[in-house]
Amino acid sequence: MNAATDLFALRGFEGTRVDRIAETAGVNKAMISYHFGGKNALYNEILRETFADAHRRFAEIRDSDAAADERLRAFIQTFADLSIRRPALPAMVLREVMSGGLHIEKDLLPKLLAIFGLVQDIIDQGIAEGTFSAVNPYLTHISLLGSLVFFFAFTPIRASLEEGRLPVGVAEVREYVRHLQYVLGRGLAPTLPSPEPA
Amino acid sequence: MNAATDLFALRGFEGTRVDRIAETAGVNKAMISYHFGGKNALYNEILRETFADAHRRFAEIRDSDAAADERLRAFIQTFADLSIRRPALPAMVLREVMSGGLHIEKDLLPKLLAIFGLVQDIIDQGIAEGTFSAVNPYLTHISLLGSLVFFFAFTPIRASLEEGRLPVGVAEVREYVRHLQYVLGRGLAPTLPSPEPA
DNA sequence: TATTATTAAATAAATGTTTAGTTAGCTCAA
DNA sequence: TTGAGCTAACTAAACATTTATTTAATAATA
Repeated sequence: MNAATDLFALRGFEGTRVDRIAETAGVNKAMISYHFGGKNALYNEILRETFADAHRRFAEIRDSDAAADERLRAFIQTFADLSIRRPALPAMVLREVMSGGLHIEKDLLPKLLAIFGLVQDIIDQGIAEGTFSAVNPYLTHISLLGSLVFFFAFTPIRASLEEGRLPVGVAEVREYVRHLQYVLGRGLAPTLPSPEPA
Repeated sequence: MNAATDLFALRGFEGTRVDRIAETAGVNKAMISYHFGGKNALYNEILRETFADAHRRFAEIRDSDAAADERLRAFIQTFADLSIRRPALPAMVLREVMSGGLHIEKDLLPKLLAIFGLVQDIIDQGIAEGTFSAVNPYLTHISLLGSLVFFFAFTPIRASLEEGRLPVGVAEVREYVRHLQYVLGRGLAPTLPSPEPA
């Protein structure tokens, strides 16, 4: 599963050959059909395991009673934590989103969308509380997710292009989390005169 | 080329069958080898044409002598304009970036990176001018590009999942451009006390 | 007529899965 | 303790598809 995750993230579902997964993992390729039930089942098994982990962590944020800005900061931090633990995840999710959930089994799609909906809920809450200016929740959510996903999908590539592959670079992630929290915190802060130009 | 662009964007290079491209375009599949020289050549021909267009538009921003915040706004607007003209482009570029330029011909990669470097240059300029607070240029560039690319890669999918596929929705793009310019403009604005928490 | 465009069929290479056979480890009766 | 019987894990080869490209023949065009 580790080998497959890296390859799926880097080259996509169709771009990843079962032979290569087996070779990378150091097993016979028939074992993939034997143990998982095939390439597709392996792919979904990876997503399933990952989503379960993510769902648990994000549920804590959803259920907390913190203020919106605090929850937004927690969301960014949690997303980063999850991505450090599974560096290939953002790329896999991103590819899946881009293809409209082409390879994903039906029961997994709602879980993905639930995670995606969390940001919008937080923004809604923030606007209601007066913590955030009256930005568009959907657009804000797209911006933040895009930034996060792109960072984690791109950084491993950059690292591998430059030198020996270090996973993601914990220090760099920490800096990025702080950066996002900083820029977004200021960008969303409410203003007295007029929220967002009509 | 139009048919191929849409399919490549949605399903990736390996996930797109030549038969399907031909079928979508309403031509015999042998024509793709005959006219372009094969699937790979077609893929790169699309990128080449697109990059030429993008390169021209971004060069104008690079060569202008406007202030950094104005150039940043222009970058966002130009990226959006290009994406409206070729809605499938962001997804294609994103996939290419994620795979580390797997299918892209060598001479095209520098052009892509040049476009990507523009944002960093603008941030550098803004910090030097005092227009922006002392954020990390690379991280800012990743954030902005991620937001933009994700929006344009995701919105067509969302539209097609919801109802009859409208290309991207010009009004929604306009709103998103304004949103990004607003949030980023405030997020990057300089502060007197301390720029970014050390 | 000569060049270009198009097509259907053929081709060769690849790819995911299945199959038949082997190995290793375990259980339990003798 | 031993060894036959059983099961799960594993392997190499075979298999049936799929896929991009080429070919040979035909049509269109200039």
